[in-house]
Amino acid sequence: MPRPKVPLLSADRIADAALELVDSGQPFGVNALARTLGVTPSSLYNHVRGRDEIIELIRGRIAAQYLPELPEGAWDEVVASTLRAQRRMYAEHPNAIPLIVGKTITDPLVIASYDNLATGLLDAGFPEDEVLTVVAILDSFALGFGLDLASPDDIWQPQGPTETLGRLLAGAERGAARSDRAFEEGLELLLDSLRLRLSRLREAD
Amino acid sequence: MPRPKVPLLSADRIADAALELVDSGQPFGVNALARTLGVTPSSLYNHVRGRDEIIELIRGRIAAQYLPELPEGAWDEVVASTLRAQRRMYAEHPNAIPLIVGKTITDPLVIASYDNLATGLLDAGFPEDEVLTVVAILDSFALGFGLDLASPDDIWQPQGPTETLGRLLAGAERGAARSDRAFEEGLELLLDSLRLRLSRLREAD
DNA sequence: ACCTGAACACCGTTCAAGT
DNA sequence: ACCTGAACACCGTTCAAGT
Repeated sequence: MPRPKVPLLSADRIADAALELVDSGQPFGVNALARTLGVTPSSLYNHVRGRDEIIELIRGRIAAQYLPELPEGAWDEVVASTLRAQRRMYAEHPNAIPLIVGKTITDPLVIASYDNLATGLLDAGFPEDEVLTVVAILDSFALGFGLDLASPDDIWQPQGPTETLGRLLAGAERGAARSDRAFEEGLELLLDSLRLRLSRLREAD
Repeated sequence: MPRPKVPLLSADRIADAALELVDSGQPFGVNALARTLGVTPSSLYNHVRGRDEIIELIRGRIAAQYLPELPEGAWDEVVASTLRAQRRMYAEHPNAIPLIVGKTITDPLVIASYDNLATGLLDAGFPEDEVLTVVAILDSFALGFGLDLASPDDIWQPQGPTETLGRLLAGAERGAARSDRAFEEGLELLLDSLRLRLSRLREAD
């Protein structure tokens, strides 16, 4: 079946199938993706430059779903909303995280989200040379919790006796519940300290 | 050359070569590792269960180097020392991060480090059901910054105009310097807010 | 016990050939 | 323009064969 009259594939169709494959929990790969599309692996290269571009398509697909409009209002609400949106995104597509992590972000929607965050912090009074640092901190935080979600249920698995860890692990919440609580608490901590930082900056004026 | 009198390999030798391969920046793999050891891939399976076990060996190798003794003293110093050690670890072996991330931790030294952290927080007065959450937050934070280091120099690469981000990126520090500053500032923020949390807990008594 | 070599079922990517 | 099929250089893992 060479060259059908109506194309079997498109970047869009590839993106959809890729995200579906990732979410299904099966290992992601070009060949596996072609299989689910009922197509030869080489066919994909008519629409997409390769593996990395498919992954960037996945990032865009997810972003379109969770960062459709930019939060506005008080700076701390912008921070909280943005991080919660990212968090929800990761929570519902945990298997995408190991793929997109550590790759340069070019997707316009994702860029716009960070841009909005940076603008909010700048307007709030954080100095010009500090805003990017704070954004990086927030990003690391969200990423870390994303990975926390993508990790196996038992992040720590002591083989021998421990002083404290083993006992706490035994009584601890598992998986998503623990991770959610940690996230909300961590977010509170971060916001508290950013507010503190800001009030000190204002005193210094 | 089947079955030499003195073994060519050992778990130790494999771990050394694996870390060296990872640090060299070349893609890590069982076959590539065997090549640098001058040995057939299948030989490795006499000493090691497979790829995952080799990766856990790498984690142990790094940990032995950076977490040899456990920090003691005031809880906030324990937190700071532990996170800085982790940070140094990631900074000098950034290529190991994508490998070890998201895999269950069993290495005794690494477990001991988290155990020490948990004990410190508990002794400081954090309630039993909150300690693990705080540890998870700290872990996410360190991991996020580790990934920040392993990421390409330009995490964000806007393709179009932006309100704030593009301008800040143009004037920003690059790579390790930016990441270091963000880490130290983030650590300060975290410690500030943990101290705040603790003082509120004490008031409530 | 510890190595090799052949084999297997996978990867991601390129490219000539077909319509 | 858009698909196939063959080909290439890789993966990680198993296993019989050798000493």
